[in-house]
Amino acid sequence: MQINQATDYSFRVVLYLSTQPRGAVVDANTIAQTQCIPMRYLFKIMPTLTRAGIITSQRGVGGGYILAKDPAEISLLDVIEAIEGPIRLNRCLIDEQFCSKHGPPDCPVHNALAGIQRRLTAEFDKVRFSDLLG
Amino acid sequence: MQINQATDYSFRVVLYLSTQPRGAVVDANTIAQTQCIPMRYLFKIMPTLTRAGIITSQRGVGGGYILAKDPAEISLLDVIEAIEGPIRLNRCLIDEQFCSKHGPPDCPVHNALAGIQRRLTAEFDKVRFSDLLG
DNA sequence: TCAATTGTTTACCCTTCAAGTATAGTTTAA
DNA sequence: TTAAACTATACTTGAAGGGTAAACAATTGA
Repeated sequence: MQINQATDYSFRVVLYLSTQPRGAVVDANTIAQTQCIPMRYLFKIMPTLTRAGIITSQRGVGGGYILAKDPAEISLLDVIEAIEGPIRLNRCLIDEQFCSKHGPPDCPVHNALAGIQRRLTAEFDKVRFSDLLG
Repeated sequence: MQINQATDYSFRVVLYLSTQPRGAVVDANTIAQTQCIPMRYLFKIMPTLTRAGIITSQRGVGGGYILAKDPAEISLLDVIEAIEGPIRLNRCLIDEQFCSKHGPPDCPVHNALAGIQRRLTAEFDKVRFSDLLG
């Protein structure tokens, strides 16, 4: 019931890039230093954020990372799902074979959790990185 | 970001006991059989539910478990917290030493997560086992 | 073209924790 | 006292989280 460390680091990365001028290229070392993230660990999560379309990367001399969209178009949910995959409160909400009653409409717990999960997901999607600046 | 197996089992146990007449004593074997929970595993989680005041136990011949309160007074949150402890979306919400900005009011991510966590907790508390019957 | 810079990929290690199992012990009714 | 039934503690196994390492690919500029 907790977001993991990689996601937390990613929040910081995206928030930091959001404070930069639009289109600015920031190298990994600068990000790692300012956000207190282990350099090697950063290298593990950045490609994931890149594949998710949240940032773009540029290799070679003078390369680094660039925020791919406007901060108003990136939500906490985008980052969470990029790193951890879809939010699932219970494994019966991933695969109904895990549900003791084999899914709705028979399992009341399943139904209640599904509703809460829907609202939680919406909450995470409501928060945009532009909201977190200043 | 997921409730664990023990909590899921506990939901089933409490829901099952909620279907019984008030004050009924149900032995561990019956619970394990009907709810498809490994007997040994059940013995691990039941004392936790007992200590939390959700059920009471009776030892000896003819003993078993009894729901300690009315199903309308037991929420999903009660069970989650009994098994997993308080809901914390991020470890910076447990101990501020983990927060990159050393806690509110300076860390915007911290504040956003705290709000979402508050609402999530309220959602889990809103669902009572009496709502899940029928 | 070559070398330095910078991101990419893949693989590995270690610790922690979830999930389940095992065993011995305590209480209680009959 | 005996058998039923819960309790306490500890062990095992496998997966996942967190972090590290090294070889590789792309780009720039001298």
